[in-house]
Amino acid sequence: MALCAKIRASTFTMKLMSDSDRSHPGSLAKLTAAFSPLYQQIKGMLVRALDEGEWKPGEAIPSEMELAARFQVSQGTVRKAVDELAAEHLLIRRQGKGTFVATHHEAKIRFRFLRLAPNSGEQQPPQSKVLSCKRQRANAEMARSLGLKAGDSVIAIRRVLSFAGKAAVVDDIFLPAALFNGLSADILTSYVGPLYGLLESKFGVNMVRAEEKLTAVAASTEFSTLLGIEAGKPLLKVDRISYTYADRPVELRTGHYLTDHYYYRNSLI
Amino acid sequence: MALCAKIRASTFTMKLMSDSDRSHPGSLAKLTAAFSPLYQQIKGMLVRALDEGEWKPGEAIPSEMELAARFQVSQGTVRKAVDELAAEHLLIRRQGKGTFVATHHEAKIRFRFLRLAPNSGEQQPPQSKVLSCKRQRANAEMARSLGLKAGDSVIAIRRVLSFAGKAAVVDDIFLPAALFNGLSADILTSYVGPLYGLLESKFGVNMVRAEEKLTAVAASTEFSTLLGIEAGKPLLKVDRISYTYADRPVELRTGHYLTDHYYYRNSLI
DNA sequence: AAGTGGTCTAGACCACGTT
DNA sequence: ACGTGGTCTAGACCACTTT
Repeated sequence: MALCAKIRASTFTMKLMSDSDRSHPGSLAKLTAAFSPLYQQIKGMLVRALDEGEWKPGEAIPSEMELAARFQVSQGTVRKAVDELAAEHLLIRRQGKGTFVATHHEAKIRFRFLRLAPNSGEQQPPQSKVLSCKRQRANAEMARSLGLKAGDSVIAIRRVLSFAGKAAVVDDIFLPAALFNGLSADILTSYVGPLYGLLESKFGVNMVRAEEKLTAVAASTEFSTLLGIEAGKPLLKVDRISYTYADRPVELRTGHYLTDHYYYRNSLI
Repeated sequence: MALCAKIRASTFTMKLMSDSDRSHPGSLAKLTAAFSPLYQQIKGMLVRALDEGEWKPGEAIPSEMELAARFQVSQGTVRKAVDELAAEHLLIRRQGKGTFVATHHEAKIRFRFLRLAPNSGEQQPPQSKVLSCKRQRANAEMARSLGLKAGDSVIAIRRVLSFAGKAAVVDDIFLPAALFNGLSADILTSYVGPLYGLLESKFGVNMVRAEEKLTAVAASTEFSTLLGIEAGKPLLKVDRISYTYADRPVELRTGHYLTDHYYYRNSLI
C-alpha cells in the first residue's frame, strides 16, 4: 500500500505552522468536526490493507515502529489503532513475536462462531457431512442481504454437523458464486476443519463478524429426517449474515440446531 | 477508599533506587511474573470501590487527574484502567463532563439485556405484569449458581412481558433474599421501567454482565396458558445468570420467549 | 475562563521470543 | 544481543461542557 495522505485536522495545520504562528491556534477549529482522529484513519487504512490481502491470515503485519514510519505518526498512535483491531479480533498480538492477521486455523479461534456447547462433558469439534453443493440464482431477499443483484449466482450448501456421531445441526449456507468460484462438494468433503478455514485459505475470504437472529421453530419433516427425530420437535433456528473486512456481507446461513444435549451459549456485556 | 499500597514490580524498585543504582536493574525481574500491571491493579481498585458503593450509578467518579493523584500514578495509567471499564460498560465517559457510573436508567442502556427485537416495526419497551413474588428456599442447583447455601432464602418472581398488548415472554426470576429484603409484588408492580433499574435504585445492586444458555423447547400447558398459545408450540428458553461488580452472581432467571413475531438478536465478534 | 475527557507525541524501561 | 509488543510516564494541545 502506498503512503496515503492523512487528514490531520488542526494538528496538521499546527505542524505546518512555525512556532510564532502557534499563538493563534484554533482558527480551523470549526472544521475539525468533519475530520476523524489520526488513529481512526490509520485503523481504516489497516482494514483496507487487510481487505486487499496485503497481509494474509496467519502472517505477521509490520512492526509498530515500521507502521509508524509508513504512516508518519508516532508508535503510540499506531498502537491505539492496532489495539482496537485486536479487540475486534481482526489482528492478534503476540508479545515478543509481532502482530498477526487473525485466522480461522487456530485452536483458540477455530470455533469462535460455533456457539453450541454440550450440556455435559467437554467441548469437541463437530463432524461435517456435506449433503449438497449447488449453484443457483439468488432470490430477492438473499440478493439484498448479500449485496447482490436478484438473479446473481450463489452457491447453496447443505450439510449436517454431528457431535460424537449424533446429528445436531442442519446448515443451509449461501455464498456469492463470484467470490467462491470452483467450490464443490468434493472440496468441502475433502477439507478437514471449519468451513471458514477453507473459505479463508482457498478463496481468500476471511469472516470476521456475524449477526444472528434466533427463533424457536417446529421441525419440518425434512429436518426431522435429517436429524433423526420426530417431526414437530422444537429446534433452534439461527439465521446468520457473516461479514468480511470492511463490513461486506459474504455469507448467508440458516442453521437448525437440535438442543436436547447442547445449548447455544451467549454472553451479555 | 483509602490509598492502597500498590505492587509495582521492578518499576517500583526503580522508583526507590537512586540514579546510580539504575545501572543494576533487573535483579527482581524473576519476581515480576507474579505481579500485574499497574493499570490492572487500579482497575481492580476501581471495581472494588464501585462494588462498595463509593460512587452510585449515575454519579460522576473523580476526574482522571484526581484518580492519578489518589493512586500516585500518571494520568495515562488511570486512563487505561478507565478505558477498559468503559469498554465493559461499568463506566461511561462523557467528554467535557466527566466519567460516570453506568446505570440502567438511560435510554441507551435500559434494555441492553433484552435481546428480543420485532420482525417488523420499531423496537418498543415491554409491559410487565407480575404474577407472583414469593419467598422460598433455594434448591441445590440454585444455591450453587448463586453462591448460596442450599436452603437459603430466595425471592421467586414470575412475570409476563408483553409487546403491544401481546404476551411474548414468561420470566421466572430468582434473587438472593438477603440482598433484596422487602422486595414485593407491590413494589414490582408500582415501579415503571426495567427490573434492573429497580434493583439498582432500591437495593443498590447493579447488574453488569450475564451469561445465557439458549435452547428450543415445547410449551408446557402452563406456559401455553400464560402466553395464550396452544401447548407444544416451540419456545425459546433462555437461562440466565447475572453478575454484579467483581463477578458476583446475583440473579438466576429463566425466560420462555415466544418467537413468532420477535427474534433474539446476537452479534458474533 | 476553567475543567473535563480525547488525541498525539516522545522517551524510558520491562517481558517475551528469536538469533 | 536484538527486535517485538507491553507498560508507564510527562507534556502538549484539541474538543466539549459548564461557569
